[in-house]
Amino acid sequence: MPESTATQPFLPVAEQLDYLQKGASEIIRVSDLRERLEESRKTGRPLRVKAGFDPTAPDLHLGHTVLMRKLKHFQDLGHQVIFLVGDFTSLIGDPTGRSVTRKPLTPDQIGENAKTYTDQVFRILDRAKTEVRFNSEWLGTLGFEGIIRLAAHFTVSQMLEREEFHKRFQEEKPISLHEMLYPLAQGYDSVMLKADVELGGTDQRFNLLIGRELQRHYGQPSQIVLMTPIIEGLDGVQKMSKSLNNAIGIHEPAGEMYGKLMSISDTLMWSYWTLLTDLKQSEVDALQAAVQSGTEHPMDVKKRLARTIVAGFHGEEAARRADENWAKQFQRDETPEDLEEVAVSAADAGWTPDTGAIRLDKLLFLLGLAESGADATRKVKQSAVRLDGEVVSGTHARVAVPGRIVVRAGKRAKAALLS
RNA sequence: GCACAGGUGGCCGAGCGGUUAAUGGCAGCAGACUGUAAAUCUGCCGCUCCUUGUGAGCUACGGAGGUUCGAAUCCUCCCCUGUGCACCA
Repeated sequence: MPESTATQPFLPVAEQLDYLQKGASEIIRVSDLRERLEESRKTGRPLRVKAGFDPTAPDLHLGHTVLMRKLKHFQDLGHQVIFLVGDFTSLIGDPTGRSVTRKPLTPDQIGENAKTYTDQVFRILDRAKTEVRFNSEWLGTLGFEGIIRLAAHFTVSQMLEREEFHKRFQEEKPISLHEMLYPLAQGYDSVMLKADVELGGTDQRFNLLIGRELQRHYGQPSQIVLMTPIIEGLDGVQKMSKSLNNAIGIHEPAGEMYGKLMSISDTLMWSYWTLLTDLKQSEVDALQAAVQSGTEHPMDVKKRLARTIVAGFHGEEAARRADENWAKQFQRDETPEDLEEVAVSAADAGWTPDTGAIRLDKLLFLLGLAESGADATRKVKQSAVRLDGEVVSGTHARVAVPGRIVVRAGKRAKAALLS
């Protein structure tokens, strides 16, 4: 990985470009980026590289890290990275990927989310070298007049070019006026930050391009747009998103993260290798070739992937243990060591001294292994529940209280500390 | 404002007075098969209770009332969405 510090000159442009293009799905335009890099190298001025994040959900997942990793690459090369928290724009709600209008968050929720965002993002970026900004800084004081001036730069048909709007318009679904303001706000961010480069997912194309146009209107050179691919979630079909319940959160425990990564399809694993690890593309290609020729087993390669990613967030030791536990639990059907232990009051699970029995539906629910009592009963009936490794058939079970019992429902297991 | 078409479970979408907790599909969960994969097949898929059953109760078809023995289904008012009209009307 190229290293550069403020005191060292920038790397040759060709090298920088090579590094930056890795894993980027599209750059508008590469020639502009080259020029800008050359200029930067000549004058010693680092490029201002911006990426915005909407604090709409409190937790970041691996999908977000694709973009952050690219941001980090710029940082590695000595450029100025700006982590922009879209606290103001969250009030609007980005219509990207939405067929329906997003409901706006309350300022409190946004503040809360923004805080956890900045905490999490520095697992990847270097805190000391990152400029963190909030767009309420300038959008909050823009005023109605400012908004009108901004909006005057664009026409309705330009806005309707955007696929989401176009589609909804065709389908006679509602498009709120304020949603059209979102791209303008994002573009204005670029103006205010004097961004040289803006990063975003490919789904951000429209918004990113609006920034280019707006900067031109304000007499600035248009920013270069670098788009990263959208990573698919665990289902391998839809984009990774918490609301689609197919995401891997970067705060998740090592074991959980490892297990989720192992559950992806073999096909999906290759894009994860490319987008979520620092392996060179050529190395990924070599791995893929090895699997195809039968030299490597896909499961082993996937294990390595899971271990690599988990190590990045939890360290080598945790990754090694996750690997072992996973093999125990799923390959050898044994009880893993690092079970999450949950203290449960036996009385809450219907335990009485005279029966000495607990109610499994209650227990499963209390442990979070079932969504509801009814769901728990279903799982028991389907013989999906085991206590200390023994499949149970009835909804009541005799247990020792106080005591520790390993409860497993389907793939998931937890240890209950009964008292 | 007026007219027309709509608002059904996480999503899409049937039903249009009773046997409807509500057909289908997607998503989800569990089992089989596997490499905990994927694909495929099978079952489940509102909540609570217990005597775990072709069991009981509760909640649900935008909201509030009403008609009826009985309403997602009929009536009234309200809210929301889309379309049309604002020269010809």
